[in-house]
Amino acid sequence: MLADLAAVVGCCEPLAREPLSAQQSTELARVFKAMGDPVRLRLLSLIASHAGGEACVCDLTDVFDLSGPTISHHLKVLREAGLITGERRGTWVYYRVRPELLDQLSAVLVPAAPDSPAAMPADRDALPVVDA
Amino acid sequence: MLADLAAVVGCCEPLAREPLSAQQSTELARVFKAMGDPVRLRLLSLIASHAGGEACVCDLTDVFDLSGPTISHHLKVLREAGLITGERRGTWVYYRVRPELLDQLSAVLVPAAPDSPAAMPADRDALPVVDA
DNA sequence: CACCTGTTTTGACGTCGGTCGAAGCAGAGG
DNA sequence: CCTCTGCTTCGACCGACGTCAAAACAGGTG
Repeated sequence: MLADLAAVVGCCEPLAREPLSAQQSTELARVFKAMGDPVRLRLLSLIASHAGGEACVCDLTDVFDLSGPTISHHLKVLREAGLITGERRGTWVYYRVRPELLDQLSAVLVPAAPDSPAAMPADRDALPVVDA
Repeated sequence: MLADLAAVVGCCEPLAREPLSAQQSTELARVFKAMGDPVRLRLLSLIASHAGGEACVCDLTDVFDLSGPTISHHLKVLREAGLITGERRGTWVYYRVRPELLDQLSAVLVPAAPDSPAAMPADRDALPVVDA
């Protein structure tokens, strides 16, 4: 699931460029929620920064004071969010990040482009704009 | 709280560059968790992309089929995560994003730098590296 | 096959979090 | 001062989530 974030989010339209649709925000929030846990975020960075671009579960478990099943659970959440992929080779399972997804997320978060509405000077003297 | 993410995270060290410390991941996860909800993510983009760079709560409430208190709650979460700031002017409260924070988050997510450990070619023939 | 290690799944438990209605607070305007 | 509107806080409800122990599964090795 969430194999291609770009297909849903429309690839790389910055948050500050135009409002996200309900569906876009739902898909994006799923990914951010996966990163919204200290353990998972650290797992992600451990995997991403590990030599060779991949890390064995056995390497990851020792870093935390958590049970094996708990680590496995967090890895599953990251996997289902599309942030990492796991591959079994013999006895061990190796995880690696999906750089495209990180790249897309990074692009979405980039602040207002020069010609975005938010970059226009606010008309402080005018009454607040209300659509109704 | 979380007035300056850079002070805690060390500013802009990409996730894939080196592993996050427990404290860094805790602080970062707090921000990502705030973005890990569809409503909040949409609120954030509504505010960020709104003309003048700010939006009144009254503008935001109408977009969702949610009660006022619920919207207010989500805005509070975003505010306490340091993602937005609120200012009362007369009857209305205006929110605007903190672009620095978005910028820092975007920088943290940028994938592996060319000379990061993860970018080194994996030695597929070698036995898995285990610290112990 | 039996057994051992590494990893995932299952089931349960306690806490956290999104939601609402009701009540409270802040300004504007009679 | 009273009241009306915009927004926030409070209290409660219920589903979602992080955690663990136990059990199941996968591969290697005798």
